[in-house]
Amino acid sequence: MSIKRKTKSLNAILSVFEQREEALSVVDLVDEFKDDMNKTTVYRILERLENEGVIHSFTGSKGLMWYAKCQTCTTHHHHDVHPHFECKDCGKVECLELEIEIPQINNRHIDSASIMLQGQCADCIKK
Amino acid sequence: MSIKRKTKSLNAILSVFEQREEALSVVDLVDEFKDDMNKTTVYRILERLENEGVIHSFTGSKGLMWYAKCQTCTTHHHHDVHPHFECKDCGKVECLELEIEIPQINNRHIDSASIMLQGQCADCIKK
DNA sequence: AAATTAACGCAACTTAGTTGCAAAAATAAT
DNA sequence: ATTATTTTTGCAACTAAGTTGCGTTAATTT
Repeated sequence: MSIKRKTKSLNAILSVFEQREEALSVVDLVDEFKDDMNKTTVYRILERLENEGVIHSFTGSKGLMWYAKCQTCTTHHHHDVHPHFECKDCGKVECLELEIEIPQINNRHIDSASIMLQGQCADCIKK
Repeated sequence: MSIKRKTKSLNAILSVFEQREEALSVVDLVDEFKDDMNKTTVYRILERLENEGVIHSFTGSKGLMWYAKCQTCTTHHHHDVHPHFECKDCGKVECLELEIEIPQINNRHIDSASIMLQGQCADCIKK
């Protein structure tokens, strides 16, 4: 399934991702647009945008769904497995443009990785 | 909260972890013991065992809770951030006794990491 | 054996995410 | 420009994971 029509709901969500660098949890997005659109719509628009390669999803530390704008993931496949960072203080989640070496181990065949780093962001260290 | 009494429910769950090396999702454990104990009991026993440093929890790729026996995590704090591995074919999840180098980046202060590797396990490669 | 305390069961609840279907809106066709 | 077609949306209902409160049971302690 791909994007056939650029509706105003889709553009509203899209502009949120364009305006900020951080990742967004679906829960926060549903809340942010609760007066403008149904939560089902939010879920479906995010799904479409991911299929188009505009954003990518990942699972946060508490098991919630998060989405972030794609920078390096140019194709529809998002096979760049970049790590994500979560600030323990302010809750902000960001993509890290960083290659983490994933060693091949034992007899296994590892083809992807979800890496979630936790700590303090630059802003919260100062405080 | 710690373990005050070693009841038969607790011993039943404990023996599952002792008998196998793989991690277990809470969902699977609740199902496995559905005739023997309430799901609330399963959740609470797992919580107690984690506080005692017997097992440790992590979030799986689909956002579910998983638990595994502690090998290297000797204290109550589990600060060894070893990666976990999930087989895409058979669904098995395992701890990897492997140190992954987490680089300090930018101005951030990274103190922990959740690393989930995906691929094929040794058994599933053979098939 | 009685009292204390920890563990358990149950039911009800919360929250995230999904599904089916009818209505609305956007695009295409006549 | 109306009509027909297709996509998108809203709504309500649902599933599934995990939590909470409270009364009861069971294990220790005295």
